Amino acid sequence: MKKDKRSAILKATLELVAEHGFHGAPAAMIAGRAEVGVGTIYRYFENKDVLIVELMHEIERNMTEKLLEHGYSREKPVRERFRDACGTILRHFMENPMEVRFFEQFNNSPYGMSIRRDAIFGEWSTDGATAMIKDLFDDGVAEGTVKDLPLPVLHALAFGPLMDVARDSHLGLVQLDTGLMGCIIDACWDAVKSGG
Amino acid sequence: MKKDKRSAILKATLELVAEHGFHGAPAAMIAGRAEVGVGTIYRYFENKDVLIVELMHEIERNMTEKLLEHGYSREKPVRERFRDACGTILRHFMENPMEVRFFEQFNNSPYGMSIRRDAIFGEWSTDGATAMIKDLFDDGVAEGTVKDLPLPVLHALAFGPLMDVARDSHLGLVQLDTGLMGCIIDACWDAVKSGG
Amino acid sequence: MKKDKRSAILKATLELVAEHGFHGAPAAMIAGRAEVGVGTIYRYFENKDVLIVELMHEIERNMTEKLLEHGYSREKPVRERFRDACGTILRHFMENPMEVRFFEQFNNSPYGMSIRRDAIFGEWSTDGATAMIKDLFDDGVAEGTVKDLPLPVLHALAFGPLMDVARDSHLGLVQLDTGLMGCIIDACWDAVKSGG
Amino acid sequence: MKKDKRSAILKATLELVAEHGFHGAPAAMIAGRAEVGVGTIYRYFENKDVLIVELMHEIERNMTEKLLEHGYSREKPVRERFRDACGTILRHFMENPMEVRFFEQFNNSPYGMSIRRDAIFGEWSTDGATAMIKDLFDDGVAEGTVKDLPLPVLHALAFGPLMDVARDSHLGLVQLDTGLMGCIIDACWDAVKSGG
DNA sequence: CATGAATGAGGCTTCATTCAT
DNA sequence: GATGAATGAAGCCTCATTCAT
Repeated sequence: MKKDKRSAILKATLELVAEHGFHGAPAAMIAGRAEVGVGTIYRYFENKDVLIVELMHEIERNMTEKLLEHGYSREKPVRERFRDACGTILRHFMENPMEVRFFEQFNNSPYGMSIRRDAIFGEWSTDGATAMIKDLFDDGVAEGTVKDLPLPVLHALAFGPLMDVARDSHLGLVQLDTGLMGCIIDACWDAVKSGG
Repeated sequence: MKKDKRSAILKATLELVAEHGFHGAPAAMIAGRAEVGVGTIYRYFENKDVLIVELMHEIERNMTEKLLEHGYSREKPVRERFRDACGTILRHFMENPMEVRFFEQFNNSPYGMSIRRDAIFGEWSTDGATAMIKDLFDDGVAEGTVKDLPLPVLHALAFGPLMDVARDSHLGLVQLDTGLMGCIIDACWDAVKSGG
Repeated sequence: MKKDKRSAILKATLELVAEHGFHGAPAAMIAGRAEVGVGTIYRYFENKDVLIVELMHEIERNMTEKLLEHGYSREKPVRERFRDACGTILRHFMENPMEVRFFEQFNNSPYGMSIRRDAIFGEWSTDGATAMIKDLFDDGVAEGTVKDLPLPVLHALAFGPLMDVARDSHLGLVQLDTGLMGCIIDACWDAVKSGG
Repeated sequence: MKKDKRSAILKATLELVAEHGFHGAPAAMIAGRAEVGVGTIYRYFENKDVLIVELMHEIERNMTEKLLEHGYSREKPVRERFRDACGTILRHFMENPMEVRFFEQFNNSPYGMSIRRDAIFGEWSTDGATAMIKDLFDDGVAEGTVKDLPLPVLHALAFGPLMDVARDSHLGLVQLDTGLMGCIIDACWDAVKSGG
């Protein structure tokens, strides 16, 4: 009961921001779509900024869970772990168009900039998924299968294209089937894998 | 004189949007920074949306010019053309932090979405740089050196990481020197190059 | 038990209004400080206006009681009665800073204005203290010791300064000791006393 | 032309606050009565609080001017200076009912409290009228004609009743003619004058 | 041409009050 | 009785845009 309205608000916000951008998601409209009084928003979120940031965290939590629930053990070979992770991420993006839209809008707004900046100081490293990714690349670099590049660079090479591709897919610019998804993931691996 | 104010306005807009996001760039502030009357903005641009879109075009034109001024002939080998193009793009992004910021904000806003959607119908293909890129990949695929993937996918694999990396660099997350930039471009080539 | 919550609410309201003004005393905050549910306020008071007015009456009742409990008989000389009354009033204001604050805020708000207007029609004359004061001045005028001025004027001359002085004292503008308080009361008597 | 709207806004604010209290003067209503757009208010005043405080200053300036324009020289006897000052003040209050209403509301609100507190540190003493009053009492105390009491106390005794009486007059509780006004001023003098 | 004062629609937020538990 | 989650009217303020100078 209690969680009900809160998540209705989050859902409405996700939808509206995804569809119309931050400009197109005024509090009144969010309330309307969530079938909730305007004031109710402010019972659950201190203000609109907090609502947006919370939503972002929620989305990240979803992804993190998915990434972790497969129980990637550090025993498995790096390449397999990489493929699994990419697959999970790409599939998640494909299944959740609105999260992609929101994610990108958020990351490239003043909201996201400051959060990304925090990452420098490692404040996010407690996040299980981040740690997992870091381990993955560390192991790969250690065993010589992954290029010895800074983590943010590896990150950009491996995961940046996944999001772009998912976005293009949602816009109808490409049709992604399982085969193509596999090829893309292989290409990402090619980008980070060591040797030639 | 005439061009003067127009570009002062564009410059002010770029700076403000880059620094504070779309929310942080009201017309009055743009006018203030451009040292121009508020009304003047509306002599040069029909409305604020038009101003934003024009600015985007300006930025793209800059990049396009840089890409083309090297006179990439279709005679040169694909790999070299790729490397040159990536180098130009990455260097441009490194030298113009504000354009990166603006670019990303724009792309992930309702403005950008519709424009990207237009690309489906090929309305942008008149743009020289786009054509050049297309040719590059077409030639690569034809000669078997580039993976046979849809153009948007190749685009994402090749250029997506460049922008991410430039952004991270501006945020101080990585230090990019010439060597590292070379490695990154090589990695992007690995992603799109055929074989393995 | 029943009276308990009611007076907790009144006390909380007094404190908050005294400290932060009417603006700074929303129902939720009153409930919070009174350690009571918000809804509970509406069990004891029809609405917030009623709460405020009731509080005012409560405060007046306190003062009235203090004024009357000394049992000023009409036999005592006017001057003595005046001094006793002023002393009681001034001491009460000194001991109850918050009541002073509330009193003044109330008197100079639409709440207070209408009530003050009602006084014209004598609706307050049933109030023992008002009657006592009226008697005091009537007797003084009759015996020629008090200036023959309209009651509201005598009231303003005699009691107005007391409140002002108490307020200034609470603000730290003056230090009031027993001696100074005596002087002030004497000065008030000088203002209303006849001859001179 | 420029001053026009600004003073229309101030006038409207004065009227509405005087008539309905601070609660009864929302920005939209002020704009309406001033025959001005809502946004215009914010061209002239940073926010509503600033508007209120500016209005207070304006009112004080008016009074100060009136007090000073009679050119009270320190040569004249203290009693005459006192009577002139009180006369000016009382007449001003009688002629400007709304200013009285506003004045009192302001003084007993969080706005006024902080300003009054500032007075401790003498920040207002540059104000000509305040200085004049201070001189008046200082001279009176020095020559022994005025009671040796702290300035705020003398202030309360002398001027407090004037305002109360003016307010009661506007409420219809007393009819003040020239004769009665003279008596009141005499009574105020009796309150502060030494000996007796 | 250039200007910037004026405007008001629309956004965010607060808070008195209700009502189901 | 007591509670506090829910509500939406209403307040403050911003800002894109216009228009008289």
